[in-house]
Amino acid sequence: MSRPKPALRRLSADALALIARRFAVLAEPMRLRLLHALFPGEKSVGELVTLTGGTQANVSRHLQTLAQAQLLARRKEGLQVFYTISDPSIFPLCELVCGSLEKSHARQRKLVAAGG
Amino acid sequence: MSRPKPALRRLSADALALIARRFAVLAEPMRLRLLHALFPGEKSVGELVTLTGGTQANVSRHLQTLAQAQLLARRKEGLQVFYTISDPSIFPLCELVCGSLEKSHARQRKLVAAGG
DNA sequence: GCTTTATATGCGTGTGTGCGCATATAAGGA
DNA sequence: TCCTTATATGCGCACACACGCATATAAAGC
Repeated sequence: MSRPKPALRRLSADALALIARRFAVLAEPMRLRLLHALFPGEKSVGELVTLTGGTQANVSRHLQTLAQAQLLARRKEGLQVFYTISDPSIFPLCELVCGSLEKSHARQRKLVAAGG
Repeated sequence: MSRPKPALRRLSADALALIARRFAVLAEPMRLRLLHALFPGEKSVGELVTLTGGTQANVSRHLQTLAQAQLLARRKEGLQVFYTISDPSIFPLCELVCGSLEKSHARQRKLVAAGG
């Protein structure tokens, strides 16, 4: 039996500001590309530079931002640093947003197809 | 190359940019306050101004941003405009982020308590 | 028509932040 | 020690955007 009311949290303005900051971390395309590249598993900075096509400096900075937000974990091994997704909530989060966007886009395509 | 985890989406850079934009919409404290105020149900702009304590102009602008992102629906009735959450994925999205943040903060509190 | 009420928008400013460039730090090899 | 490789960081610029203020639009009442 599913819940009749999905237990709405009461959130303070401060809590909402924290949530906003978390969303802001996810609001950059390059950071999402890095997270997406890390979906299959741990990668070094160099690998991520190759996979995303970004500059080394930029990739490094974004990785730091993601790690600071507790989304990534850092592991040093010799000359290389390996990053891995440390917050599994990223996966369902992406699923939710993707599903929602697919619906929105289906609506938009309908309007466009209708000549609106 | 077998894929043991077929649940992961393969996303283009364009798709990731769209997802980033969606997160950016959610990355503003005032917009989250508006969404939170709308959790119980439909409200007019004036009510939202009172509830959030923002200026009328600012609230109106943010509501427009949220509506443009397909997160809110608009209904006009006489002099008033009523907004309501039109994308139910907001609720589990908030749950995920809140849960994740609670874990992060528990970790941080631990470190602080340990004198780190 | 004019006035009042509810909502939306144009403009200017300040701030945050992403990016490129160059350079710094760290680790390993000769 | 010096050099190479892998990663991180300081600096400067440019762009996006949130906010406040004033004003514009829209609807209802007189």
